[in-house]
Amino acid sequence: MATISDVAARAGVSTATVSRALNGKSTVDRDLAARVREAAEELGYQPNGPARNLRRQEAAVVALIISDVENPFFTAIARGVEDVAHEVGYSVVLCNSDESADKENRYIDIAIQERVAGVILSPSGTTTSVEKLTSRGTAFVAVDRPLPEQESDVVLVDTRLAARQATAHLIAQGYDRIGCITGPLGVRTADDRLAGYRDALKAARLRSTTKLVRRTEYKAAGARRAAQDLLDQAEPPDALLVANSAMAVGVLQALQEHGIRPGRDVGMVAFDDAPWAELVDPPLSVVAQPAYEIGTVAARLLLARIADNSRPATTTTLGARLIERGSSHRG
Amino acid sequence: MATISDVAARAGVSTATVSRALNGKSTVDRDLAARVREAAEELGYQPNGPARNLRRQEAAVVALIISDVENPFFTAIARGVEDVAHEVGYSVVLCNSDESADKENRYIDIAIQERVAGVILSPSGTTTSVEKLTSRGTAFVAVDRPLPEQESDVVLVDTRLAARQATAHLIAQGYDRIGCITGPLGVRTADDRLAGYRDALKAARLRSTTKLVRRTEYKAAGARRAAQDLLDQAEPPDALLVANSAMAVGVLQALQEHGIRPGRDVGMVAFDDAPWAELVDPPLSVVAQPAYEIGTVAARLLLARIADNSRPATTTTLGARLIERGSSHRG
DNA sequence: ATGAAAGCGCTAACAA
DNA sequence: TTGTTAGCGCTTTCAT
Repeated sequence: MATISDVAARAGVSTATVSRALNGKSTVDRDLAARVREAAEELGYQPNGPARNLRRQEAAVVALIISDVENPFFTAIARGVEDVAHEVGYSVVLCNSDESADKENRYIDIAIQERVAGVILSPSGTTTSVEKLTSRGTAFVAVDRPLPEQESDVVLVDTRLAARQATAHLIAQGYDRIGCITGPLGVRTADDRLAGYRDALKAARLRSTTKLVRRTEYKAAGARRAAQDLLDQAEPPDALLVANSAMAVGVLQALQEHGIRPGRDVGMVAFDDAPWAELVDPPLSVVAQPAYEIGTVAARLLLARIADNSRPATTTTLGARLIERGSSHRG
Repeated sequence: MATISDVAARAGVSTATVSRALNGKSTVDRDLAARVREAAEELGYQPNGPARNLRRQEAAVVALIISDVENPFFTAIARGVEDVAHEVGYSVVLCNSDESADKENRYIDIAIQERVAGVILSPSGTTTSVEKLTSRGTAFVAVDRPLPEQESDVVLVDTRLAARQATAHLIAQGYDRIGCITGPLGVRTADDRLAGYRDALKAARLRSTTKLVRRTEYKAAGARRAAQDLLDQAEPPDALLVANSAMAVGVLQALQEHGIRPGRDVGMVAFDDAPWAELVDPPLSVVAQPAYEIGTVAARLLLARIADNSRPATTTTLGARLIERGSSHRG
């Protein structure tokens, strides 16, 4: 494979000039630069990334470690990150931690080893492995969930408030035994959504009981079992707040099996506006999170931090939007 | 950041021994190896990837370039690839080409520059940039779509046959003005699904007319317009074959707007078994593709080719499964 | 079994 | 403006 020396030889210049020309340094003669580019073209020259990164001590790459590639919320974030990063010449590599602290840890190690310029991460719980990044001075931004005791830039959605509003909406529609199906204990979004749900019950002076709350993985299968479990109780809920769209699938399956019609029989609001939410019968009321924007904001913060890692940590909180559809109306 | 020399100094050995110990070479004394590992641990040593890759002339990374991160079909492939690659110590980086030949080309360049061990790609059309990979001897496997004139390993679904069977099923259910909404010209899966659709019409001696065929991006918005267009004709179709699940969303929206009920009014089968397919009313009949398996097979082929790039190119064709639900039955 | 030393390909001081 | 050269951190001969 052609190296910079081959290009230099062909263009009749030194390797330094080739490097300068190909990296667009202004200190190189126009004609010479053209000759270099031509030689590179002819040889099909592709710079050796590892050599460059070794020398530069950094790769123009940002790693985006998300907890579920199959969750549209996270892939939308990925698009936001990509769009911003590409604008300024950074590549994005996507890593799927699969809600596993192990895999997350592994990818963080890889990011460090490959000397990426920065990392954007949706932390899968109470992981401490992020310290490695900060202690090494790798630029880092958390999205969707804050880190327990870490001081870092973080981009969040005010998910507690959103959960409260969604629950209040259900109450306003006349439901009064509202249940909540949320994610695992310790996952901040799951805890916040539960807290917001309780805020709303309290504000409406409805009694909050653990009998109406279920926690499970952020997956369809777990949510389905949780919903079945709730519905099989002596006093089942008459409405449900569901913490993400994968779970919503499971809950809707359970309702179907029980012959229960959303809205009329059991009110329902779920987080995340999936493309299919309007297609089910009745259409699903949702809390739409600004996922793409989370990605763009996080990417911009990361770029700023790559430029200056001493800047103070910031927290950006974006709002969510309740979209009322049929599943939260009795009519 | 600690280097191999720091570890060597601390363990009181040479850098060569550290390298050997940390890479599990058997030629190193057990006690010494332990001492080295301890020293590395204490220093929080993380090997410098670029240096290693520069020296080795290859990174233990495979690049997976897919045409749409938001499409569950491709993310399922990604999981398959990951699971196999991780087993043997390779990392997977996911790149989103977004159905753009430009971005695809860019990611291929990056993969070459970073000297990844291999590339798995769902080619976005008639791109020639793949030649770069083969001419440089980078291991390469195509998934979902074959390359025009490239001889390479490829993992496909017999999508033409599947389209034919799906269409035949619609015919068997009594539909006789069947339309087809498929992807862009030149995208092989789009062409194949159209061809299979025509095969079935021909076999049933139904006349095939371009008035019932629409081509658009593999996205919801385009499919929605296409469906509206088809339905607004003087002689609208009484059934539709739809080429992927994103498109199915658009088509269902269009049907909703026209007040048309799937199944009873217009039969419908779509490719890809999305999680929500059973939740719409009536449930959506689909062609389920073995996406995860495509990923595992492709990864295994890639690993074999990394080990021996002179092996003959193979084509693996997997079958798809028609799942009949309410949307393709008049009842 | 271990160490010394070369060199992977590039960029950036420094010199000219 | 251009060239010379050192050196990034690692692996791997080659010697011992």
